Amino acid sequence: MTKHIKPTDSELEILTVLWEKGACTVREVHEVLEQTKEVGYTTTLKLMQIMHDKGLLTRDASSKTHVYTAVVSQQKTQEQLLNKMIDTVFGGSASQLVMQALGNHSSSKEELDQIRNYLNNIEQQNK
Amino acid sequence: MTKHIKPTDSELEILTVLWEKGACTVREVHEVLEQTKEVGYTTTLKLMQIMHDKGLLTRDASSKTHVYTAVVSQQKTQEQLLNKMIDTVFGGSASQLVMQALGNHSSSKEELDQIRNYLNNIEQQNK
DNA sequence: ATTGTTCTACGAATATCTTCGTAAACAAAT
DNA sequence: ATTTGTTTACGAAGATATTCGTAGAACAAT
Repeated sequence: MTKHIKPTDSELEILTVLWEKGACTVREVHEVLEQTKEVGYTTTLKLMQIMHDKGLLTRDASSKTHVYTAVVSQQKTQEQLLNKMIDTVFGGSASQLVMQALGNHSSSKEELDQIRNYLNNIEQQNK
Repeated sequence: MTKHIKPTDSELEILTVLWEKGACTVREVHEVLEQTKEVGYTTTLKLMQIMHDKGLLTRDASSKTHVYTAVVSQQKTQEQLLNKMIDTVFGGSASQLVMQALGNHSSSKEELDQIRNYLNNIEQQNK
């Protein structure tokens, strides 16, 4: 049984900041969020406290101003959410999702080459 | 401004049935859902009524037993949800998502070939 | 010491999602 | 006509998510 990560949209925004910047105070996270949307400081605080209760974040409370860190890695979270989307939205077909992603998001030649290399590697390993 | 589709998990289950089977009664949808999870009939009914209110479904109410149809296409919904995930979870990088998807979901050789062809097509067009 | 600032904790209001019980409408069977 | 079964409509309860006000603790500056 794999651990079941299911951050909400708001939680994901906070996690993204923490993945990007590493350990942060509520204030630091809040200032990043403020750039995107209008939100009160205590709202951010409350969310991060809840995420701490849920086990999504740890915190260092040794000083008055607590410092929060993401428990779940970006990698792991991407994996979870992606697999879930493949199952629920793309009927279990990863390639369907891949082609949809490539089709919409007109990627650069570099990106396409990168993916091709990746494909080759996978097929090498499968032999 | 693009239309903002955001079905919940339960709604997505229902949409999936309707995409698969086409127009359905509540009973028909419910019987499919029952195979997967335990849920009361009126729950499915209520959900589909709400989806109708939201504009996710249309219904033919000419006979007593209403017949529901998905308004949003599977294609469009996949596109929306995927783009959102690319933005929020993968920092806007589609190729990042693609490689993650290929890495986890160990795909068959056929799938990989299919993707490679798709890559080639895209690059042809870009020339 | 007093004042002002920053932080946490707490609680509560609001919104949304999910679930289902109950009642009424309708139809089919007896 | 009465019963039985299916369907819709309505409402309400419970769960979760989101928002923020207020109070008190901690700290810094005066």
